[in-house]
Amino acid sequence: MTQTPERLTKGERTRRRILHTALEIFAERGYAGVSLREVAARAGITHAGLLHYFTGKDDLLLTMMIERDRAEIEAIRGYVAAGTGPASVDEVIIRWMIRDIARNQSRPDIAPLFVKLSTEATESSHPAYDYFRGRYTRLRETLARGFAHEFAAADPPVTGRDPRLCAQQFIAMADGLQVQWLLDPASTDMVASLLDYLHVLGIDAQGWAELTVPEDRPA
Amino acid sequence: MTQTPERLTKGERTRRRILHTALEIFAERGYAGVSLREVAARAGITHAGLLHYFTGKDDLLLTMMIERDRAEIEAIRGYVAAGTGPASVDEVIIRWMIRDIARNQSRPDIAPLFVKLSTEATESSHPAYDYFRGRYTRLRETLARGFAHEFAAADPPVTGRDPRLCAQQFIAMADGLQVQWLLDPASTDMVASLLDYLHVLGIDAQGWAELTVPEDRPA
DNA sequence: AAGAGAATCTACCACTTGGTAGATTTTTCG
DNA sequence: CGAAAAATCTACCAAGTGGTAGATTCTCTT
Repeated sequence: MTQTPERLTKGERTRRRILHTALEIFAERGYAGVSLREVAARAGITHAGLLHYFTGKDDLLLTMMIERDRAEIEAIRGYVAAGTGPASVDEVIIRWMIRDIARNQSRPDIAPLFVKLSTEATESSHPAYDYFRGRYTRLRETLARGFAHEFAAADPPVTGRDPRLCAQQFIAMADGLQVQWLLDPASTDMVASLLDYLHVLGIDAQGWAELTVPEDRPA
Repeated sequence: MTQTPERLTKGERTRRRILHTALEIFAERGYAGVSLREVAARAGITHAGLLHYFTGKDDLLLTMMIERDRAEIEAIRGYVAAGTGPASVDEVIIRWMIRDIARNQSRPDIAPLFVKLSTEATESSHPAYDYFRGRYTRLRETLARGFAHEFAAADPPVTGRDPRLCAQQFIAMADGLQVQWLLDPASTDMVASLLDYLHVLGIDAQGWAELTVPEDRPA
């Protein structure tokens, strides 16, 4: 099933299973509302067993986030590489986010993860506080470059708009839509809303949500 | 200190103090991460004492939310009444939200309350799940009427935009900005972002964030 | 096959949680 | 004032929490 052959040590397999389970449960019910025993149980292990791999609950959360980041970056790189001709992450980042959200909307998997945790991590004592500050800063910067690119590439090129402001608004809208969608899926078409926003900005984003891209191999 | 004379029964005073404290703490750290003993302690009471007023933690949360809603509606009504000439809630709702966010940005009070709790309440087993579904539905409807009004009143009237879609986007953006702002206040000017969004839509919202309005009496 | 090391478990800890029972103090009001 | 009613407390409960110690079982490599 997995691409990695069975030649992983048992410990490593368990470790990954735990991380995957943690992702799932944290996405469902946040961090504070989840117990280690619960994660452990769903991973088919004892909570003491889990703590053999992670020094504590905080460690589990942070490791999971960082691992998840790594996978995300890898996926984007793959998406870039799969495109026609040379391109940079900045040039595809907006398309990629739209596509990602489209995918999550049809298969609500880890979609809620980031919204839920980032909101919770808003308190400076939260273990993921620093992580999320960094993540949002990076995301804003990347997306700002993405908007700068799209503005320049638009058919009538867009002038007079601040890419950084747009990046912030776009991220905010994506997060906020997620909440409304989770509460009441019928009320919200996240992709349509975001595409409409891009349209207002003067960016033609028709078809950006298409999922049929060669690199759609199992990962 | 309070406008209500001391002729409140002691119980009623305590009850209100508990609700106020709960608001504060839930805004700080969400629902799951807060214990009744903590709320009680900050309200200067025992947790058993608190449970004399509310049947349980859920009841405390819901009662608090509903009470808070009541106060909000009252405040908007006051804002409408303070305006020049007859007006409706629909006609001022967007101004009011901008103004409300501006106020919260300078005095971060209960600002995080709704974002934090609504995200948490996203799970259907959460006690406030139904409440938030209803709240967002109502908010979207009111705001959609607000946008319809603004579009018609704009100097070149705005055509071709769906007020409901804009309402959804606006709410989403407001929520999402809140998260970014809480994580890193320097990174985000919530009011500027929202005004910019309105500007893109063709609505001139200069000065909507002004706080100097006659009805700014203590409430 | 066997021994070393990794993986996992059982059993415990001290502490916190939401909630209850009932005694006791405080308010309220005739 | 004084008694009824309301408010509040102490003391408890069972269940759950994150985390630790140490025994035991399993895996892997030689």
